[in-house]
Amino acid sequence: MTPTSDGNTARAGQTRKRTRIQEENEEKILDAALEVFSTYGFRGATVDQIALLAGMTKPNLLYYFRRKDDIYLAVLRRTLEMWLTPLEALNPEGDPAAEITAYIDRKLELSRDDPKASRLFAMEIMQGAPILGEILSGRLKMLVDEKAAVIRRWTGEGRLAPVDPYHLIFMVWATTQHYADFDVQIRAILGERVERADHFETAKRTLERVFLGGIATGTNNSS
Amino acid sequence: MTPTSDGNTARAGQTRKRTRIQEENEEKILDAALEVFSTYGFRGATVDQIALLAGMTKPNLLYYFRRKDDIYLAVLRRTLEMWLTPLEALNPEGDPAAEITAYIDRKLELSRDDPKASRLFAMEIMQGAPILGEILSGRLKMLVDEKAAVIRRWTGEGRLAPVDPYHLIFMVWATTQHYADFDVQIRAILGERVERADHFETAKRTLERVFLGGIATGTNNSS
DNA sequence: ACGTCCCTTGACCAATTGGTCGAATTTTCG
DNA sequence: CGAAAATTCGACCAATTGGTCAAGGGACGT
Repeated sequence: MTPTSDGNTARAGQTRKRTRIQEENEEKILDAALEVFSTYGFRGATVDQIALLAGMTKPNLLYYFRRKDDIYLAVLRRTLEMWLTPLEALNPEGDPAAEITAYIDRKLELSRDDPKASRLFAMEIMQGAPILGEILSGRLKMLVDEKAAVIRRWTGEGRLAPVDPYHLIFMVWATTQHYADFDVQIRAILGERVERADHFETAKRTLERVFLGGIATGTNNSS
Repeated sequence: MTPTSDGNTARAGQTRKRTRIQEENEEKILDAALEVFSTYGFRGATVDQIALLAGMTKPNLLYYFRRKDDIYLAVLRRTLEMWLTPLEALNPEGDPAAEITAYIDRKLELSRDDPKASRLFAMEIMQGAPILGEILSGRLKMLVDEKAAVIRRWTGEGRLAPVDPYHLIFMVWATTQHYADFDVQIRAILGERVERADHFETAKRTLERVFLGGIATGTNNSS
């Protein structure tokens, strides 16, 4: 994993104009790469497999991304912003319970709508985060510190039950991403129920209820 | 991934006596294999790497496990029972809140004491559970169905807030296993705090509080 | 229609992979 | 001890891997 971080896609004739074909093919490649990397991780994925799924030959793929590392990096980059957004959107001025509910909802929707992104990060982190490591202890840590401070203020003001803000955030990550990362297991256990329209709603309602019951102060949400 | 499921370890002279050396080496191999498979998954792991970590040559390793599949299978098998135990131990006759608390504690301790096992299953499931698939929809599903019925009874009797039992179990899995699977991320964010003695206690307390607050009926656990 | 750049690919390469084999070494046990 | 069995490992193999290269085919503005 060499730090081949040149500007964009490491194609041959460096900063040309971006052709139509280039645009199309890079997208096809990144889609295929997301699929493969999110299933097998960096080491388990093969360039041939990605090329096949992208509908092109391996040398052709390597014309757009010269090394396996470059593809991986590009996919991670493309997915990163989307992944950080939900927590960034947590509003310090809002109502605690409503903000946390909204955060759970956003994360859960992301797990439903883009499970591959979730799995991609999961694989990267489980393999020791060789690429994302710096971002985790840099940008992500700063973001979490900031939002944890907000939550701590809320609990300090008595607007939230006294829970450790970091572990609360971890719990939200864990529970929401679980639906993407362990989809296969959930399907095995719930069977065809997963296909039913209310499956997602049930998951959401359960998460909201447990979290809100666990952190709300004063009134006890029953019913 | 051929179904080479012969009795035990697929060694050459089939059902001999199990030598001392055999016992020792198989253990060394399985330990090394757990380390490697749990980090890179089946496809990302290499036999050479496992052999190196086990302190022997590749042909020597392959004398004990003839194929990569056999090693993988043996590791999964060795880890499976331990992994199912906590849920099996959930006592239908016990006090709902106490039983669920105890379940959370057991799972969390397992994540702390054997994070590699957690990661091994996570990798297997994320790669589509090619091996464990049948167990997930067979034995695991039966176990979960059974315990979900217990929880449903509890909520029906008003001894637990009305939450979907399956998703409640998923939440416990997600939150507890998160500490093993995403250890690297947690370390990046919490920094040296992870090393402090009270880290585990804080995690446990937070989980218990949120879950119990979320599912307890009647009294509202604060402080 | 033409020249220029872009795109595509078959053939190829060195390294790595999972796995075999036979010869040598060590362990076991009567 | 001594022989049979168990273990170890260097050498080897075919397949797969990430990656290169040169030559041909296509797109596009003029």
